[in-house]
Amino acid sequence: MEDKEGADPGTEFTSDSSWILAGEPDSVSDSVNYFLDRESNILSEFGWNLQPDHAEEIERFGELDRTDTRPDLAGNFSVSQSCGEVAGGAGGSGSGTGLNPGGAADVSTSNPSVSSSSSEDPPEKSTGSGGKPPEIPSKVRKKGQKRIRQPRFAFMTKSEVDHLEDGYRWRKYGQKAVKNSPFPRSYYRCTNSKCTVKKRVERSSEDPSIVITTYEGQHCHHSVGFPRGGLISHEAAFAGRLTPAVSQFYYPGVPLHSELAPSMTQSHQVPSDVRESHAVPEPTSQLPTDEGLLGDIVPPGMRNR
DNA sequence: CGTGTTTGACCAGCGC
DNA sequence: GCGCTGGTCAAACACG
Repeated sequence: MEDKEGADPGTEFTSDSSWILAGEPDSVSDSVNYFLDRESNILSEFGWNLQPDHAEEIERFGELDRTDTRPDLAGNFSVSQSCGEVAGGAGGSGSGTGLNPGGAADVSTSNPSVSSSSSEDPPEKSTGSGGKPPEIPSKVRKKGQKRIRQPRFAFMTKSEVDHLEDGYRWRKYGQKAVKNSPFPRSYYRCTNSKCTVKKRVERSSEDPSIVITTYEGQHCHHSVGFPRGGLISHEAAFAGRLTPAVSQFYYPGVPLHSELAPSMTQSHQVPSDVRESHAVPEPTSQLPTDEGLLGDIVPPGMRNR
């Protein structure tokens, strides 16, 4: 990992990843268009039904990856599985209403074999932590089986708030210190028992005001609204909050302004083994200053405690 | 009491 | 093979 310095080791995308950038490195605008275009597809794939407008508003999301080492998944990380048919159906068509937007949250899919880390596979782990005799150590992945990555994407948000509300309820299940970063990374999981969507939240070490949120998996249910707030329309939630907040595509694991940026402008290919595509127009330089936006947007009651 | 957070430990993957 | 790091679990705890 040493070699991955600038990049966050944790995020696997880093090291060798290359970003699929839209057009030329120089022409950001092209890239943007490309993204918008591509985004729709991407988002669609993730089950998001973004309206064009929204798509534009949202400056960009990066499709992180579709990694998975499993052949079956590889070609199609379709949406689905985790929540079963639900997602599947939804995925394609968008879940009907609009589940998608709901959140930015929803993203992707879950892996067929995984229904949350827990159901991923039967366990074999001797015992999870601590030696408890778990009957089903969910954390265990079959040996020999690589960790399956679900499609995911991340976006950067300039905000004081780490955990952005997106219409879904999340439960934090872990936090880890990030190498080369003074800020810890938090791991969240959708509270819906059938939903395997996870999300990672961390702050850019270079610019603390920027929050990097990575979604993994796809919701198979509608947004539930906020914990103590009422329901929020998906669009509202999405457009209202995320829009302003979301500013850039981001390459997971890569410090926003890091040295990697340049490279991304150069490589637009994705190594065959790297199934992640990161769209990144440019690092944070153009982030709208929406600091405080979230604060205004997110009603107190809706925030995480 | 239910729900969510904190935190230490464990495991897998990956690079050297 | 070893060591490092990310990712996850789950008990304990906190809060409404």
